[in-house]
Amino acid sequence: MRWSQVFIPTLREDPADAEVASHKLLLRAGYIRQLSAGVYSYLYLGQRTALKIMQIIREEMDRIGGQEFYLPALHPAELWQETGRWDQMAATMFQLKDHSGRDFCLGMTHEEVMADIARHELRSYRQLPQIWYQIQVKFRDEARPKSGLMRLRHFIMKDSYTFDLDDAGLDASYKKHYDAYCRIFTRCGLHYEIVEAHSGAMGGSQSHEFMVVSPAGEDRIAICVKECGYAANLEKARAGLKPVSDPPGDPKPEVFPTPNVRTIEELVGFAGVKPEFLMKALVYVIPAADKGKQKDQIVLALVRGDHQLNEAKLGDALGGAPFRPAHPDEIRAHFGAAPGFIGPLGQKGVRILLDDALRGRRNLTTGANQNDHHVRHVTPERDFTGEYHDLRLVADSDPCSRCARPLRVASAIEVGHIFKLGRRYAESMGARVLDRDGRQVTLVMGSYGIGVERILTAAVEQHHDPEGMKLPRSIAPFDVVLTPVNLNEEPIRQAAEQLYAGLREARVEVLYDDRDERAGVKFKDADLIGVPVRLTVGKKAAEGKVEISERSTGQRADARISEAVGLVRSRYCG
RNA sequence: CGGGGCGUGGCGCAACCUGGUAGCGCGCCUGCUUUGGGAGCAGGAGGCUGUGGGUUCAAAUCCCACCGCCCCGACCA
Repeated sequence: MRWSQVFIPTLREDPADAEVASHKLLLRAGYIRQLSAGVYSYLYLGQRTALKIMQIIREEMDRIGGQEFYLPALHPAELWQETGRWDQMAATMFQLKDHSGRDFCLGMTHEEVMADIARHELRSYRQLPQIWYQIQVKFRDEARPKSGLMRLRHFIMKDSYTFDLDDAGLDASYKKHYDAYCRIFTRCGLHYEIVEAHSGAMGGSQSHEFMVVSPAGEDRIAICVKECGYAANLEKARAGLKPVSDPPGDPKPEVFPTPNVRTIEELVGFAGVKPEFLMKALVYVIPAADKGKQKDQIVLALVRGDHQLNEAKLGDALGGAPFRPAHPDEIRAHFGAAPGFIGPLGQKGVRILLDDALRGRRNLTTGANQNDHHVRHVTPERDFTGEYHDLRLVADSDPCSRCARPLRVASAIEVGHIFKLGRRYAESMGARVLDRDGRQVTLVMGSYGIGVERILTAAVEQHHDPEGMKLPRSIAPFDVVLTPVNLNEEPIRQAAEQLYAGLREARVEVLYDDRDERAGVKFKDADLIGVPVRLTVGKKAAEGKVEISERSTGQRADARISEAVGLVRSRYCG
């Protein structure tokens, strides 16, 4: 393409609304423009890279036997009501009515639609397994869209769904996706981590996320520095413990005054006790399902003073029941003391959960359920009882639960997520086939997502410098930018035109900067949009030479014009 | 949804506190010069100051309401 004829609206300055590097650069380089919060238009360059990313995904999905569908984005409410997600997802779903008042929504994902096709069409185990996928727009009414293409309300997702006869079949389908995802992200030039993921409200037995470590990411993961292989989403991550030796003896619990000492830090300063000898008490409420008949359930979660509670784990421990932090007045009503002075002693009708790190501990200090007082010499089991669960949020440099080396906690961008769904959707929607013995068997499903914009965002975050993007060739909008330094000089113009024709002939995707601009402007723009290779045609054109430079490394070398096309092809477009 | 910030030519900003009818840089258009890292000179186009209401002789500026965007938090298969 000739630059003078395509629309690449580059910006000299950072847009005021952009904070993270990828957002600034994608705007400045003319890839995208914002239409509304979390809604972006993809201009020429943005669409070119999006198409390349989608093509890589498509090739790898096809390679594992995936079949591409195109499904509606507009769904009738009944479909989502069948699985209960119409109400469950209402907060983040775009719901609307048609002219006659019938309810519809814009699809956030396509389990229901795919399962609907499956239940109508799949009859026999002989038709299994199936891998169906689509690459399509999804809608989520995110409470807070952010960071450019990081969290969108309107985004492109590759989502695939597998249908198998049994768990072994699901395992195989899952493995295929796992491997395909590795190939996809590698081909997109990403350095990524695969982490164990929390299944969350979706249920399901196993789940992995593909994460690109970046300070701009909004997820947090724990990775073992020793590469013993352990890596997990922080919601799910477990860690070992460094041993703590408690004071010996069996003194009785003793209440002592702690005026205005509410936080762990204050208590450490006031009582001179290290935080690992403290027990932090957090109060949660499980609201009663039937307000008239039942009372809200009060839950007391106890963790070590220097630990933090992981609410995802708490949710698991509570069996998936909805819960929320208690309000201060609820705490006062149930415990007779203000937040900051709460503890487990003498509580009735309160469900007590202890973090595993408190197992076998003794002589701990905690709240006395009396304002301005704490109590010391508290020993679990002897003084109170509760259920033990893993409730702790892993912190940076905690020992790896597998190899005891330190764990690193890092921010990351979730680019892919694979999920063993099991039978939930198939069951609620009645998707069954006949097995070998002629019996009705519920299908076993998996679901697997990739965020197309997230790949682009992550790639820019991972590959950029102050001058602009440095996209890997596989997803860059062009292979080569051809930059004549001054088109008014006839040898330069001739050489450039000759090279442009030669590159096109050789099927190299070339952007020919034929604009009537000064060299500096062209260089700046080329660096900004991140084309991996630049062919600069300057004064040496008269001697039959051009310069080849690499955006990612900055390396430059001269080449003979006659050989330049072949060189570029063999070295960069293989 | 809670907290904070911001809405002024295409972009980045100033003028607002202390009301008097809008300015700077970049970009854009024309011409001349220049030509390997965002050129110089000259001339020019472009803004009912987010919307609605109020106060005032007079509102970008003060007051009220609304809308939008960004950031932090909550939320997030």
